Amino acid sequence: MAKKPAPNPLLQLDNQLCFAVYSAGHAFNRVYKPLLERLKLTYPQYLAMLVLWEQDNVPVKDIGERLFLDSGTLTPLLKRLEAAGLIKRTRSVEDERQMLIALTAQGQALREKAKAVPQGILAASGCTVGEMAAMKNDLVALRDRLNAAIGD
Amino acid sequence: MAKKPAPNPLLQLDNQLCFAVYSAGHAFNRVYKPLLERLKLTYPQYLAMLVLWEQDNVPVKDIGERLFLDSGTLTPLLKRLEAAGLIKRTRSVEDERQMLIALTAQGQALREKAKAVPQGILAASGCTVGEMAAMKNDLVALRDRLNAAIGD
DNA sequence: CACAATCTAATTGTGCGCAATTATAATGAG
DNA sequence: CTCATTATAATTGCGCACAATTAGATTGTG
Repeated sequence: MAKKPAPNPLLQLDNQLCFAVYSAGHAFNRVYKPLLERLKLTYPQYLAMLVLWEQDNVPVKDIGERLFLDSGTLTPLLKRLEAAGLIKRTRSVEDERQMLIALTAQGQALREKAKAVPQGILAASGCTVGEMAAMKNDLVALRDRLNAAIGD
Repeated sequence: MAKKPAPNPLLQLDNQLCFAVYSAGHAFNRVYKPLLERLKLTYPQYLAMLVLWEQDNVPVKDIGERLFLDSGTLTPLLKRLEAAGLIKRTRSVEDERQMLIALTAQGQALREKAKAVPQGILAASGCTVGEMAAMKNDLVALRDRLNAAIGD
């Protein structure tokens, strides 16, 4: 006869902020997928392109710091973007440890197509721009506190 | 001479709610990792255990509906939990298509150890319980709207 | 200069996460 | 009852995500 454990509110799935973040992330991904299919990009690839559209010709490290991803994730991802003809990877002349990532003409041109994406997301989210901004700010503050807590 | 593209606020990484969710999810994962190492669980495995601690002896489908994951993700994950001795997978007698997942004594016992986890997260988040609950509710509402938007 | 310490990517191995397919079981219409 | 339809998991293949390691370049110190 297994004793029913005392319910612990903190251990309940639906009380956990982290699961809300986790599952909302997956939901976003599923909404993005059909929109990004037209660009032939996955969501992490789209993020890398967003970084490059803001600043071109940057080392892998900078992209990683911006996206909170390491080279183990970025190296193969960027190789796929290169294979798709969207970027060019060249080793820096000043510091040969660095691999510089630059957009090709095709990569720059893709930005025009990408402009349609955020609208689609906004519509699916059912939020106003203000609500989205508020949630974003809360989440960024949370993320920064969590990242700060790691090196304890 | 590459023309500098007009900055498009909606395409900027730091304006995107989705990236905030994505990066906050990764930050949570990094905070969870050392806490879950003591339980020898990954975060998705921990989620599956949370479901089972709430309701034992359920089909894979139910776990999937609860976590928004499919059998392609859950089957190997559950096999690893079985190999670790935390659960038992048995085919249902009433409906042989279903695989029923039940906790072992060891799996039930792990719940005691897991009770320490949420406190660690709460501390790292730097939020009050009320702030966490508010964000959670906003995110769950967003997630549900996103999921509802998929079948359009 | 020599040489240790540091920095940057790449590589390797494990575990998700999901689309597409397959296999088997249950259900329903005629 | 028969056969198509539906339901449930498992399997396969691809792309992240990250820890740990490796390789090579750079920097700092004596």
